[in-house]
Amino acid sequence: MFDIKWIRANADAFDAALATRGAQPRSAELLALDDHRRQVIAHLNEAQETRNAASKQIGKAKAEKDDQRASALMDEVAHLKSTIQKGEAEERELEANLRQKLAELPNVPLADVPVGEDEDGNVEYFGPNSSRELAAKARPPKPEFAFAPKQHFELGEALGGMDFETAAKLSGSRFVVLKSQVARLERAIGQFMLDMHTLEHGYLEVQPPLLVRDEPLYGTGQLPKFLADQFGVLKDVTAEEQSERMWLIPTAEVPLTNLVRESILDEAELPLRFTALTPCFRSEAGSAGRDTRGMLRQHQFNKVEMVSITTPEQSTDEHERMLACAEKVLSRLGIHYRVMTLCTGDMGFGAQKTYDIEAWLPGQDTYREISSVSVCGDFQARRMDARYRPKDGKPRYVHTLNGSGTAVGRALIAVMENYQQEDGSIAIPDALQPYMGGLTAIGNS
RNA sequence: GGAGAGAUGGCCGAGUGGUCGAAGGCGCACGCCUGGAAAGUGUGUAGGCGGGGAACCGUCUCGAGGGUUCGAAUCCCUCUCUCUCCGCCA
Repeated sequence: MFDIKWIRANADAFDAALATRGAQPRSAELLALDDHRRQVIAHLNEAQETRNAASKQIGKAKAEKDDQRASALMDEVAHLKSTIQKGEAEERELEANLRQKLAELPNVPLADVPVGEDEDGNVEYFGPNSSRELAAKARPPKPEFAFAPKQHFELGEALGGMDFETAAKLSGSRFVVLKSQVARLERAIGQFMLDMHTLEHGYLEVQPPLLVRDEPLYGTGQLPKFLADQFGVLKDVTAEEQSERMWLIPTAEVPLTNLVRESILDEAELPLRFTALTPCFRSEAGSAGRDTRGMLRQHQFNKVEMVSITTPEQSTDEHERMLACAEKVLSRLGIHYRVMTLCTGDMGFGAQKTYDIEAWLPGQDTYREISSVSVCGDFQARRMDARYRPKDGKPRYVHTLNGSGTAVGRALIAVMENYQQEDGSIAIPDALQPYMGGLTAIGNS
């Protein structure tokens, strides 16, 4: 969400930023609306001032038992009542109108974000040193196979650990039933990641609600624009019409970021770092037909999420730090990956800048997104009214960041495809063995 | 699910129509006092919006949103949340 004052002062930059996201210029329209709003406020304040002064006099007169003077004063300001009421109503309406328009505008990309229309405009990122060699050295190499590697669902079904048919009977397409050692492996991956972020990276473990009201979704930017991507539930299905609606979280970013909503934090407590392992629910309404096979794109999946709340000065460094935390997961698992800086046209609604981590999937012979790490500036903070108090001075909006660390379902896919053996069994990466009771492989016993 | 009680500033807590953004206390900040500290003492201590270069001025906010009134923390309506008792329950 934008500060209308910022738009007033930076109208051209604002319109230019919208253009990089493929949107039309809006500053003229918004500023005209704001001018009108301010005019109304000025008139309203004037009328209120007159009324307040008179009311004080009336109070005084009544205290002095001077009823004549009191009623004379009352007559004098009686007509202001309707003026004020009209002004208040008009201000409310203009305010809501402006807020609604601002709420549907995407965030402005940072200056170093590549400009592009879609994912073809994304640029590979080799770390703060921009060194392809250093990055290649630090990351696990691409595995080589003496046989044709299979896709995860072929492996999973053969192991008796992935059942899409039964899931479809229960819930329709884009669900899966995991069983036996595959289910255990999925659980192990989640625990491994969560332990890493809490024990090594300084994140606070949180178990948030999975069901939230409208406001948190509005705060992080899923509402009002992306209503169709959400799963909603009714609190009382027997009273469908009057029933309160709640939302299944599409990501733990929603409850974790909103932990600080409507608060003023102390500067000394920043940055705050939260992590959670939660199921995520997405209706993905627009993407029917993409990745229909396997568990790459599901209505429900587990994900370890990281969220940081920082000062404006800290946020870009925190972004690099968070990316490093997510990369560490893949390094430790020994999975080859690359990092992409998303271009302006491919970034999410609330992001100023986003890195995607794409894991190598040998079965698909391609890289697939497994983590997305974004810095949002004060965009979400404004929507949530989340601020901090600098050592000396007025409250300022915090900056927020979020990143997957990482998607558990997709990590399962990556582990299975990268660690598959010719006989269809899956070797267990060293890092996961403690979480698998010491097993070194599944499926060959 | 049934019955009842509440929500006031960073915290506690007074205030049931009139100079109340709000007594008092605690906390915090700065000063005085002191060799230093404690104690004591003085002053200050919310946020949003509009106007102004600024000092500052105006306005709104006592859980949230509406309403009544010349005037609302105080009266009315709706909502949210908290607490107590009963029932149910992993």
